Amino acid sequence: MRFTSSYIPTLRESPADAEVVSHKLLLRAGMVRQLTSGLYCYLPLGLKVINKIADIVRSEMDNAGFQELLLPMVQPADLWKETGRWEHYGKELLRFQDRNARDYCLGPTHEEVITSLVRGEVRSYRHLPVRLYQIQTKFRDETRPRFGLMRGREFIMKDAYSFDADVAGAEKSYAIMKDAYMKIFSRIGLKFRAVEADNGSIGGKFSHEFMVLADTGEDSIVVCPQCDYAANVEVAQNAADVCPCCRARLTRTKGIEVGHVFMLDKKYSEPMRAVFLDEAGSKQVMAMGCYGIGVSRIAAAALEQNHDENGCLFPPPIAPFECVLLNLDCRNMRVNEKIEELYAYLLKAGIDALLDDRDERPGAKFKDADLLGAPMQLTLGGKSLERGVVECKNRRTGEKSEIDLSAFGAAFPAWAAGVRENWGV
RNA sequence: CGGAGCGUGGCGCAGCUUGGUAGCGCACCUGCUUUGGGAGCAGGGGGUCGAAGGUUCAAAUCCUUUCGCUCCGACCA
Repeated sequence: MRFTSSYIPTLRESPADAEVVSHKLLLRAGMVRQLTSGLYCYLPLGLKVINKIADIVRSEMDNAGFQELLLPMVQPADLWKETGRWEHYGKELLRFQDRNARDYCLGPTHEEVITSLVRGEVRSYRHLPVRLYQIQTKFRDETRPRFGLMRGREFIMKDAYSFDADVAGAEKSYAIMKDAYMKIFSRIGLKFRAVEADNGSIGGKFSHEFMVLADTGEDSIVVCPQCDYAANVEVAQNAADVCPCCRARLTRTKGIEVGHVFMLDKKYSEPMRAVFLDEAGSKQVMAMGCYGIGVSRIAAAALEQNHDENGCLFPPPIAPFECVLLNLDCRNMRVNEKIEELYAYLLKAGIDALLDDRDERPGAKFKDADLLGAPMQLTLGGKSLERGVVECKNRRTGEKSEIDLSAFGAAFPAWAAGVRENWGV
């Protein structure tokens, strides 16, 4: 993309109503704008980040054998009455009526809808397991929306559901999904932990949360330094000090919940009569699991974990651009020509690059490039062109180097690989 | 829902205590000069101070009500 033909309204100062760093940076970098409390507009760059996250989630869901579908976000009250949640879910469920005075709600989650779909189609154990997911906007009328994208009322979520013939099958689905989650957060490039968690109002037998580690996280977790054990403090009060697995001393840290997997068993399938005939021809209730990822929250969590005083530090897989190309001398035709060559090279090499072709002073361009947080920065101006080099900066480490223009094609891939290596992706 | 704070050009803020019809920085427009870490000079446009009501000769400023936003708490798959 070219800066001059893009809608990237960067801000020099943070709006006063932004408190947390991810919110400030998302606003300043021109990625989101607040419409009202808990509701945000995703601007082109913010949407790019969201889409990159969603693409990674989607590819790992597909790899795990789940199929994408899309359910309505408006849901009839009748379904929620079947499970009793119409009465129990509370005010977070935004309810309203249509012109015929029938009750509906805006979907905060979709167990009822997916169960009603599947129970109408699946008759035999031969059709199980059924594993489905969607990526969609959810609405929860939070008591106190806050921290920008971290806790909005409307947010983008990936929700997956599995239906198996028995609990053993459901546990297998659960394990597959948990494994897919590990891959997703690794691919995105975040430091995270899977922790044992409380089931909350979704219910079910057991669950794990996926926590992005950040000092500003709302959740407290305990982690074992020696084994894989980690838990939300909500479920670890008794074992506050020692690991139940290896008896090592647990350490406490903060996390942001970006994913949650639940073993639901028959919590929804039983009251909603999601049944099938087993091999013996007798009626059985399906065993379910449900699995959520907060796609839009990941964008915020990534920044809570990765930023510095100059702006965003996006992991390469989800950065709005992998590379920003700074033309420091837009009125120098030779610089323009050369930088177009570099830009064309990057695009051909599959690098998502932003060419800053604005007729701005160098300082403004450096500031914006740092703010946007693309992991790689390439700078060309009259001075560097005369010396026959392009300057390269690793945004995260601040490390600067130069590549000979004559050997750019040969040297760039190695430098780019080094930058990605810094992120472990 | 309980507690606290805030609402003044696009953004950040001052003015309010001690009423006299609005100011600064950034951004924006024009011109000239500049051009390697948010340029300089000159000129210019834009707000009636969240809204409603009240007190007063006169309200951004005082009083009442109301709406909105933020933070702390409670709540949160």
